[in-house]
Amino acid sequence: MVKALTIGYLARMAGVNIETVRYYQRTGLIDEPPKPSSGYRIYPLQTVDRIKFIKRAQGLGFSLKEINELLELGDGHCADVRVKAEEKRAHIEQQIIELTKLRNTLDTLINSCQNTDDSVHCPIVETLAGQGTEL
Amino acid sequence: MVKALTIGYLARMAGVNIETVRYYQRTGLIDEPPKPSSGYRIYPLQTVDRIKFIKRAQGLGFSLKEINELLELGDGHCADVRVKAEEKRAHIEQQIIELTKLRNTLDTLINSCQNTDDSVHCPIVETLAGQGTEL
DNA sequence: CTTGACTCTGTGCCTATGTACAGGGTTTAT
DNA sequence: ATAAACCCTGTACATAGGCACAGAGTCAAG
Repeated sequence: MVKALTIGYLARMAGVNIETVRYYQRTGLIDEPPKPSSGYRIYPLQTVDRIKFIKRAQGLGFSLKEINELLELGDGHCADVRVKAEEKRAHIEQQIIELTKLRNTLDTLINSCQNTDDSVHCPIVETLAGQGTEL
Repeated sequence: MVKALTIGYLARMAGVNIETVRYYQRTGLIDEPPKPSSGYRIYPLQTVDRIKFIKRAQGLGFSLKEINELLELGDGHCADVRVKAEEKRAHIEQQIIELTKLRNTLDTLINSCQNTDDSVHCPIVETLAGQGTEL
């Protein structure tokens, strides 16, 4: 007999904790199948993919709220979907720009730290501690 | 008469909420001066700089926990501080790489969406809903 | 000396992301 | 048929990083 996809199998297939599945249900990220009058809930196989998608997007730095928006893109017409995707793209672009700035600042600090013999006065600490607004 | 640096002035000078100062005290990020038998606590001027340091480091993506470590290292060796900064840099670099991948994926989706007449079968929706691991 | 602004301690609340039970009911393997 | 393994609902706790507020004490300007 083929195993029914109960919450435990679902969680294992998706690589998450059961409680995570329940949490996603509570927050509306995934649907909770109706409960049979007696017995356990059975999940459609797509739910596995949906959870995997959520996890991948999370790994990319999206919050669950943002992921919910991404998932809701599926409800509208193609043009609307595209607009949302473009908004998301602009947001990501901005994140990249800010992180790049941050990385460059850190590079400067790290370099100044490497170019000193003085182990007592660390340039990183002094830059951060200083009055300047340069960061 | 010179104003004594009470918590309110401290907070204003450092540009943070009073409750933030109290929180930093609770978590040990800054020292809480002894309370006079009667009256208000008076803070040393250095505390202003310490809070500003914390805020700048936070802006660089350090957590308060990491900042605490940085502050404890501040008296120690430059090399240790540099290691922390390099770790943070590597992490940010990784984030940039992943976001860039995501941006490129979104670009592909947006393009495929523009090149279709079919408003019912949106390529973005189908990719997001799909079984693939390509995202 | 009164009044308003400030501080003190303590506690509760908030968002985001979950994890961890407790005390039941159900299913399945032996 | 019984025990292990699993599911159900509901609630509580955890972390980070604070904000809000109550009720009481204190300081300082007019």
